[in-house]
Amino acid sequence: MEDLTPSLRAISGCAPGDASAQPILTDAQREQLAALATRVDVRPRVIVYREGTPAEHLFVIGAGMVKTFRDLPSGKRRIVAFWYPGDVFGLAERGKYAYTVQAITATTLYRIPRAPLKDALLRDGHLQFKFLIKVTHEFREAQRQKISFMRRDAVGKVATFFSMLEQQLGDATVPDDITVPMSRSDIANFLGLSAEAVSRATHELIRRRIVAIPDLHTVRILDRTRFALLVSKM
Amino acid sequence: MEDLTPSLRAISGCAPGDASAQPILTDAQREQLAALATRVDVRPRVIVYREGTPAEHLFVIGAGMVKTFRDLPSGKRRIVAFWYPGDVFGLAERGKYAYTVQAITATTLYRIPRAPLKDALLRDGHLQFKFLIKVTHEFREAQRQKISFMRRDAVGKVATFFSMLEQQLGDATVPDDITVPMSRSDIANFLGLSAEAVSRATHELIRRRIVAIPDLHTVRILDRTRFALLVSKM
DNA sequence: CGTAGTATTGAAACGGATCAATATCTGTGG
DNA sequence: CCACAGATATTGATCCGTTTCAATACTACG
Repeated sequence: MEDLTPSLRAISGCAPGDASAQPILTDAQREQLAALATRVDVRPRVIVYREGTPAEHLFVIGAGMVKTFRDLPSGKRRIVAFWYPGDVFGLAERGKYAYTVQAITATTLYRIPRAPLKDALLRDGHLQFKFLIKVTHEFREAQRQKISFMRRDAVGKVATFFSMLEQQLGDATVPDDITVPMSRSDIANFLGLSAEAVSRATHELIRRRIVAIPDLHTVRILDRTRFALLVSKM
Repeated sequence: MEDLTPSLRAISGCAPGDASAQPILTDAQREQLAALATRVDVRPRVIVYREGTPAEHLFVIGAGMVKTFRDLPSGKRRIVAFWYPGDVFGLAERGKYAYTVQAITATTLYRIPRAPLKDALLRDGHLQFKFLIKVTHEFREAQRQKISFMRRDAVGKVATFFSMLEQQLGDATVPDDITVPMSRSDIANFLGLSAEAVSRATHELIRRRIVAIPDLHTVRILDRTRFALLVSKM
């Protein structure tokens, strides 16, 4: 079993300064999880699992990015979340996966079978507490997104989306350059806008000289003041 | 310390049939929590805590209903969630409460200080697991609402809202009668609509003979088939 | 029973959805 | 490395539904 250190490091996912949490796993905890986990590498666009399949595993992202979505009867697709390195996904609803998960980029996953994980969590209260903190964190993030993206204006939504990406992919190589791995239609399906509206909103940000788009998957922030203003003004 | 049985019974909050969870607390666990909790009764419109206040307690709802919200710089109010009997709220962000919580009806709360609770959870892995399940459940519900209310049509949103209320307040005295404790503007702030749009959408449901509104706080479903169709069609 | 807050109703305007056409990208094979 | 084809993204024009503003009706609480 390879070393899970880099991928499981962030499992508790707490913001710095959160007094109630120890940010990283102890060596012993990491070993415990490593003994249960299987590393899986997937290429872009590979389906990790489908909605309705028996939920046998929990997944931790080591590297890359996946999207969680559901296709509606109307044919529309709703993207519920994008998951980044350190995130945990695979939560079940009545024993089945609630959404379909698909890789966006090349992704490394650590797959942990649920039953042995549950035993380990019951055995080690401190390890379980890390998971409790992590799920709490993801819950808060879901609520935060719910209110952030309740705003109606497309330009504000798209700006907020870019801002969110910048925060979550904190490891920016170039400051002010945000990597946008997902497609425009993914963004649209996540924000509840049409693809055309995302395109026009992006164009509007460029027209106002707030951002530049060197290529489709990079957003460069030109005017951070007005960018932040746009994100907060709602 | 009074008996917390009725209020803590539902703490794991799992849907029936969820194989991964025991739905209720054991007697011993209930006693453990009861020893930590203080019962608090609040009248309608009382603020339980304000956003930004040090988060010292976790709350379990015994009876009644509260709302969780944040007021935006623009003066608009975003309601993030309504909480029902058995729900747990009071999650912290960097040691502070993330939202303001206010009672809608007369409400009974069980207030549990965080530090002793954490000790109890670390001591009893099974008790902690109940909380892990509960937070997981609330996380899933937040995600589900995110996609449910991403739809644009006001009529569908309002119908879905009523449907959600019916499910959560399952203890209907009269079948097909849904109690709607919150105000119309609360509904608007929750759904991301204007109060006028909620009013018009409700009127449209009445006009189509799908529901009747005997009084402002009661919705009677007249045509369950078309009601369900409206909720699912998105 | 009165009054302040809440809810409804009407008219106008804005903004995003939709449909249709064009442009651009991506990844595959030569 | 380049060319090609299918998918993805952009752009334009029109339509529809929600927002907004303003006025009126209703509730609920003291």
